[in-house]
Amino acid sequence: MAEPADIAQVRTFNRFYTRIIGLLEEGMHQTLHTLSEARVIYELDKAGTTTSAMVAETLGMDRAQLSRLVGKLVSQDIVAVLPRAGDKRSVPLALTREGREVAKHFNAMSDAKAAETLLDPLTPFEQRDLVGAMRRISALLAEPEDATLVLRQPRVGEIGWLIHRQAVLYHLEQGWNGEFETLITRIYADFEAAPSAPSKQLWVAEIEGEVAGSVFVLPAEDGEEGTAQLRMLYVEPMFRGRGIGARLVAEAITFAKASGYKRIMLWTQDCLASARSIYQKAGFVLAKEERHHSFGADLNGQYWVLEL
Amino acid sequence: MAEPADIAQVRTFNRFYTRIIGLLEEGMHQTLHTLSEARVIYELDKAGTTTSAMVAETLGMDRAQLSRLVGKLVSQDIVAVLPRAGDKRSVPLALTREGREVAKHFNAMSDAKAAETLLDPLTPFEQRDLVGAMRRISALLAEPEDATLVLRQPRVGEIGWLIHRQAVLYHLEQGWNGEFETLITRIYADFEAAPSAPSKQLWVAEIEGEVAGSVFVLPAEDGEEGTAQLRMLYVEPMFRGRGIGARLVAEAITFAKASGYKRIMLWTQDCLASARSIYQKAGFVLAKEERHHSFGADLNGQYWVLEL
DNA sequence: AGCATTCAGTTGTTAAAGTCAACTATTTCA
DNA sequence: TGAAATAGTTGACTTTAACAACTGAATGCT
Repeated sequence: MAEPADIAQVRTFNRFYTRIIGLLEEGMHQTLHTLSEARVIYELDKAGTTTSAMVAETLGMDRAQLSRLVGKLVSQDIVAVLPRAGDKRSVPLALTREGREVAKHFNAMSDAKAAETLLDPLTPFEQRDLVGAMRRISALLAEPEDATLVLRQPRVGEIGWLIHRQAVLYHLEQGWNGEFETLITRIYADFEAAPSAPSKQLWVAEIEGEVAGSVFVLPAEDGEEGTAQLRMLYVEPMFRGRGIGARLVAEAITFAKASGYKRIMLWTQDCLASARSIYQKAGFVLAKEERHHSFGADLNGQYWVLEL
Repeated sequence: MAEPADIAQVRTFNRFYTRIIGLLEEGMHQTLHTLSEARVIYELDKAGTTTSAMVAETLGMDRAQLSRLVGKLVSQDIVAVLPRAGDKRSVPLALTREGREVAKHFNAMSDAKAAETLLDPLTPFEQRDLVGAMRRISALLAEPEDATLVLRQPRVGEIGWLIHRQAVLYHLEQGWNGEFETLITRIYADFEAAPSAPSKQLWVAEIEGEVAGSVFVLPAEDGEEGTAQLRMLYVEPMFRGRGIGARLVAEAITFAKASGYKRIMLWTQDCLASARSIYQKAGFVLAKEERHHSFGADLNGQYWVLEL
């Protein structure tokens, strides 16, 4: 079981946020509809056409209660019962034109309430923080859905973010100490300082607005002319198993080829198994191994090379 | 009003978390008490002795309803009505011994439920992420309470975190571009690389487990012998106005003196008004000003010095 | 093909929670 | 000192929640 301190923090947050949600809901009492009605209307508006069972599922509502509620909304001409199609047990539901008007009104009210209660009192920096934290919680707790992956240039703040994430991750997963963070801080600083020719490039993999991974390519420090080095391949644990690492490596290889490099090399540790398998699949060949003691651990450093 | 995209994200999160809370509450149906009863019992357990009004306030509950609920709990010998003291309108409430047993039982159940539903499915790294995000949301939205400030050495990951935070903050507040992040990445890398004598030190200010600010001292790059440089003074916007900056600077000055430095200097930009006032109050004197174009902005760089 | 099982939805019943207004006893504050 | 605010109670009523029982349709299994 998880750490007691973490559990306590989670429960404190749950109580806190229960209250926040309660406060937001208080603002909706001026309307003609009840809260559950509003929720159902919102769901129908979002889904277009659904069934009662679907709404009950997503809202965590009792089917019996929902049945009566829908009946009420139908009698108010807000929800229309469509002719049964396909599975004749279920009844497709949709909003009427009037229902869509009501939904629009609700949304406007909810937006205003959420904005004035939660966002407006904060500075833009804090707003960004808040939204970021919410997105993170959703990403951690929700079922992963296949969202689109984008590879792009880093935005302001993301170098620091990558240093932070990797330092913490390898600290927890591999037990590496602050030396590792010191090293990668220097590596990123050197990347930024490197001249723009011969070519270098850093990619950030983004999923749903979150940084999902990263890698960069630059001329190898002490290699022969025409050797590129792949460095700092990183995939967020949350987003692993979706081929992000492979995508990043493929993009880097393509770039290295297009930039006229003759080969591409990289340094890694053999304890990083998933990274190694990505390199192998991309065609890299193990060139050299070297034991060393770094980051507070005994490691087996590996040099991999791919002739382009 | 806030950004529509942010509002949408906040509302999505609210719906999502409403569902999460609902799921957690479902687990409590096996007990003899209802959910509201459990909540009231929890509050009384936490507070020791309170009044009905306080509980109603923190739980966002109707006073009428609470009155009846308390009556029920009293008749079940779970809550005791203490003799009125002081303000005779209000009635002090407390749990009986039996009530405390019930509370203990509830807490154990809630802990287990929260752990298995939210934390246990995650890796330790993700758990840390989740708890961090929750703490952040609470800190942003809750009323700031005076929590204790701790100055300590940085932990693994915090160098990257500081780079990230400052890069984003000054990007949003001052419009500085990626050049700034590049610069401070190097500055932190250089701090780590600097030899341990003459003395250097980095402090992180921590409030409630959150990084609230930071600063470091190291030998001045190009100064005369005996000159220390104060760098990267930073206070989280969320925690501003609590004297954290002054505490950090004071600590740094004390350290510089104790380490035998003769003077301490720093470089800053005049657009950073709150930092400047901290330096002035600490006794720093403006030594030189210099216009320059950096980070995509026209700046007025200032050198401040304090003779120790 | 036949039969048990599962699923979507409805209806009935009962308990709990939420809303509102009116009322008493104190306390506060101008 | 007197009006206004506060803490708590009580009554009346609505809405939500939780279960069980039931119908009709689809699914699975042998």
